[in-house]
Amino acid sequence: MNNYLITIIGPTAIGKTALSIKLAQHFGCDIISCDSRQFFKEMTIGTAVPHPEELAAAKHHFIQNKSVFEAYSVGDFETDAIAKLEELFKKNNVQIMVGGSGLYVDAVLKGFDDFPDIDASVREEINAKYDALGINYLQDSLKELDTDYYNKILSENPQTLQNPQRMKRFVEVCLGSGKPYSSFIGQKKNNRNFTPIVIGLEAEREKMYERINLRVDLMMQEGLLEEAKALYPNKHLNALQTVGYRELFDYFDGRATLDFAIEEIKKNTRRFAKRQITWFKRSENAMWFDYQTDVSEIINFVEEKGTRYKA
RNA sequence: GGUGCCUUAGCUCAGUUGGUAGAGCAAUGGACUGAAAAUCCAUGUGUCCCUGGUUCGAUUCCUGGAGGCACCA
Repeated sequence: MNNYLITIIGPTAIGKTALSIKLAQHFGCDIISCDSRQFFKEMTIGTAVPHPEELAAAKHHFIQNKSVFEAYSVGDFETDAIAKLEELFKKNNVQIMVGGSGLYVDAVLKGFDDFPDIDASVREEINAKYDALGINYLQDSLKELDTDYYNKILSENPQTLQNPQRMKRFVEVCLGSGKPYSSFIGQKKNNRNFTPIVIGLEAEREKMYERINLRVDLMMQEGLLEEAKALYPNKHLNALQTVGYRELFDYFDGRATLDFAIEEIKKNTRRFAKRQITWFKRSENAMWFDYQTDVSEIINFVEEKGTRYKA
């Protein structure tokens, strides 16, 4: 029996949650959340976690199951999500994954290579040197530790050489493992025991922005300010480098008025949505639907596609 | 009603001693295998308010008009 993972992708505030619940009810299955911020139990309003009624309407996984104080990476998520899917597919050969975090979607659908665990002290040292020496330190290090990969980046994606976050990761792996970063790439074979059926939701840009602006206003009404205030003492945490919180932290710091902060949240959410679209656009085999498409049409698509694979 | 100033990119404005123009922000496109709601890269043609005149040539100077702002009545 073939397993199918209905995967719903699309920019923020487009209606993925609502669609996933309708589909889960129709197929009688669970929902795997693939949202890098909805993992955290301390964040509710600003991450647009499904409401209690929505959570009651279908069994969700990976929603607010972690704390912002825990370290949780894409790699961890890949492992956890695959284990959970194994379990769920025993009950039903159709399951649903929904989320706006492209990297995390890819981790589940495509799988990442295995990297060794790197001691946190390695990253700390790299951070210190980067702060002192700048991007040149990272570029020089990579060039020395993994010349092949450095040259590959130089010819294919030179902009990455300017990206401290990515460069830190490359150097970290090299230093921490004693082997070039590129030696870990392309090692693993992706043998998933399910077939993805990828459904993208889209809307006209103007409509999308309208929905985003509305949602931000709604979040403020629901008490985002208070939620952010409670997290303010921990604003340095990785999980809190998040649209909707950072801008309010600036307000608490006295570096912005509240009105300005709210406008910034809207703007940064729009930019985030743009980045999501850029990422998802390249998804192979994704079927795109207008956000207002009737669920029955999407169900038909899924069932037709499932039958085809069975044959 | 009078006088003065203003009208240039979606917004705020700069500029062209007359040779059709450029900043910031916004916006747009892209990259991205363990920080990813993160991080990084790239992108500026617009009736220079309208009309007539001077000129080889006007967004720039001059005439008239429209709109805005300020002050005086």
